[in-house]
Amino acid sequence: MNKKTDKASTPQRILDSAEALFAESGYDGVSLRMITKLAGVELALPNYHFGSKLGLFRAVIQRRSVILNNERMEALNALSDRAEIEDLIEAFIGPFLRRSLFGGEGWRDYARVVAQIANSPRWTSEIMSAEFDPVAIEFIRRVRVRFPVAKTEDVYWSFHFLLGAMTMTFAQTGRIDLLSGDTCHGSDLSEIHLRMVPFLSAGFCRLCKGST
Amino acid sequence: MNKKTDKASTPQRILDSAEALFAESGYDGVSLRMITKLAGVELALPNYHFGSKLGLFRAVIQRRSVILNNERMEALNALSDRAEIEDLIEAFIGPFLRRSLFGGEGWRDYARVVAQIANSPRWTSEIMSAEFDPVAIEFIRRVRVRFPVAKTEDVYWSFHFLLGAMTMTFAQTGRIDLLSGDTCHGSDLSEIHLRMVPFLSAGFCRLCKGST
DNA sequence: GCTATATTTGAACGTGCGTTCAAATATAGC
DNA sequence: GCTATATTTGAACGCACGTTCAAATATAGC
Repeated sequence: MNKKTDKASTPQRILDSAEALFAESGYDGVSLRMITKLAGVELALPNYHFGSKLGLFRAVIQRRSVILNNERMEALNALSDRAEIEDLIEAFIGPFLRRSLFGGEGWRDYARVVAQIANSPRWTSEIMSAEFDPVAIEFIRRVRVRFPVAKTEDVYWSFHFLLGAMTMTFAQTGRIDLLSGDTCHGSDLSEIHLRMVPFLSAGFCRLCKGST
Repeated sequence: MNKKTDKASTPQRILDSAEALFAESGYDGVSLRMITKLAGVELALPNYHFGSKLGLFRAVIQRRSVILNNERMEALNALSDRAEIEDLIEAFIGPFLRRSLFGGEGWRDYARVVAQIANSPRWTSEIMSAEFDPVAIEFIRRVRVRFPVAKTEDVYWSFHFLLGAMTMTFAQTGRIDLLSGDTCHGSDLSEIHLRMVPFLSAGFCRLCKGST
């Protein structure tokens, strides 16, 4: 479809540039002029392909949320009902972890956009819940299979803590690098994986094992 | 100092309005015209009192970070060196928890601003590290007293997970209310306190107790 | 190769942005 | 009560914003 020398179609180039800029400065911190200049396309094209700036923002989110949700669902479905909490958490955060740390700049920027909208009341229902709640509900259902006596609220709150820890970590803000004087590195996959799954698993166990 | 019928001085009113609007839409999503209209003051006054829009933003953060840091430091200093991890976590998150959920709209809005800047690479070093790292370092020091054999990286990463869970939770985005179908409530202090301290404590224990 | 559709171009629209400034007014020290 | 300083006013600056549109160009179906 593309001309032979083009690396990507116009909509793709716009999405890539928008993603990179939204990751750095958020929805309102980026203009269509910045995006089109970075993408090397005319100013009017985002509105032609995505309807509006908001439509472009939504398209940036959805492009990868579809991939992410599929991978998470597959990973959850691959587990038996007897799966340990470590496996469930791994199935939920693993795909995002690997993508955001190994999937190139696009996925890293995507994780930064997700972290920003996940922490803003403005985008919570409109984007976060709409895009990510179905898989979250399935994850929670599986946790309740693993911990049948857990109180409903304990499971939801555990998931919420997981969500906060995960989104901030994958956003790679540089905070831990600064705070630790470069002892820890927010871009090191094994550093994170080795610690996030045990940390969160322990939290789920403490809260959901049934000690009222 | 104020005229008798005035509820607050001009700088205070500007800070309050800015805080409320920044909480909803972030730094770039708010204009000085919106802020001054809400505050009922002239457009030029934020620049007179705070130098620039960025200066106002910084002032919004610092006004309450000073209070927060003092309360956290006092709570940490009130603990003996034998304090359990639950006590250390309580000392760190307790002041913010009570303020953001019981301190009125101002503190709730402040928690939302903090969540947004804590999850954006743009503000990490400039604001987050500058404002909050000193107390974080003291907290981490105390955790290492409690877990002398813990690896340095494990303590930093545990703190990072705590940070992500805490900032998102206190921001009260409404996500958990939506996801749980109003079973859980992001504005319920006891709901949160009862669960966040045990969840995070279990994570710290698992990671920092020394099982290499 | 012609035609119908899809895409790109380049310019313009009205609006709102952060900041600045001189003039007007209020406040505090003596 | 006068004077020096602090604060407020109201208007303007140049610039960038998201969106729109008719014209130009490229693409695909037959």
